Amino acid sequence: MTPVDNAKPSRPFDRTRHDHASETAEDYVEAIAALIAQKEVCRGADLAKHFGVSHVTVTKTVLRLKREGLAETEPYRPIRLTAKGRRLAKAAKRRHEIVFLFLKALGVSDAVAMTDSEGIEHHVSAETLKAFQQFVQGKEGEEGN
Amino acid sequence: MTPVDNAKPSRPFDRTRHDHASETAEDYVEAIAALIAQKEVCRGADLAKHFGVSHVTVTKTVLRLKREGLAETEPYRPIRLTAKGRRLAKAAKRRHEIVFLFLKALGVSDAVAMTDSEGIEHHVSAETLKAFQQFVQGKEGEEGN
DNA sequence: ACATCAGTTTAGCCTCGGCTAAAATTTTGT
DNA sequence: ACAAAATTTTAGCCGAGGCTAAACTGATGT
Repeated sequence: MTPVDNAKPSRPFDRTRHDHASETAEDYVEAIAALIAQKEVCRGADLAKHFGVSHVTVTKTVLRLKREGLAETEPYRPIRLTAKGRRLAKAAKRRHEIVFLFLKALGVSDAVAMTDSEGIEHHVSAETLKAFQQFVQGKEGEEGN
Repeated sequence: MTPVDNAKPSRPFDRTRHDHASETAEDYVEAIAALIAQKEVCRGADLAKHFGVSHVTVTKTVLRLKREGLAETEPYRPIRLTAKGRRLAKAAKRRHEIVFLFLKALGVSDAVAMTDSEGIEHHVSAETLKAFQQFVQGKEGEEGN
């Protein structure tokens, strides 16, 4: 059975396509949480630098996060996360880390593991994540790590 | 070193974000090639069914493929791929299959491997792909497969 | 205190991927 | 041959994520 073969409705794609919006949301809350953890406050400009994107784009995206109940902002004030946002950030960070460590355990270089885990994390189901995690733990036991 | 920590320009994101457009292109040429392989011709309606999307969306996307020199179409005729499109389709299929087999080798179920490989394939660098491939080949040797 | 500068928001534009409704073209059936 | 059915295209809409330019607010320096 090869992965591409059937011309039926093909459920997988619904997910792949639509979830784009939430991927960005996850990236943002994850980055916001990281910035708050490291510099107390998170400003739009920090996010712009972090994502390599204009501050304007950041403003718009953060507005969306706000609409979705993930972030709180008042004009010209730093960006904060709601409880919901913090929860999502924590989950995203965990997932991200597992994927990163998994790639490292597979023998992928640090830089590439960093890049690829960023892209991959959003497409990993619970089942696959568990498999990644088990693999990492297995590796830990072997070779005097 | 955790994956999210630096607030520097952070190159990874350039890729993650921008490449969206080409992900769709790859999915399309891959699907078009698969459909041609299996039913001689590929019609817009087939793609619509395959991606679970309206035929109109397909038309627009195929137009973009055409602009990018990946597909050829004349009005009311089946969709074909250019040499460039076929090359891309072949590469995408290969990558997709490696990711799929890799997930299977890791112990992920068939259905989930199918879904996740679809999402993951676009975010796997050459280095990671090679690591996946080696892992699959390693597994092949073990346990009487 | 006030001008300057850094940071933010607003306005307005773009592309991509998605949609529905309506028009056009093939294909098909009798 | 021609009406009906299937397919494809056109028109026009939306949201997400991207941009630049211009206006606004807040913090700084002297």
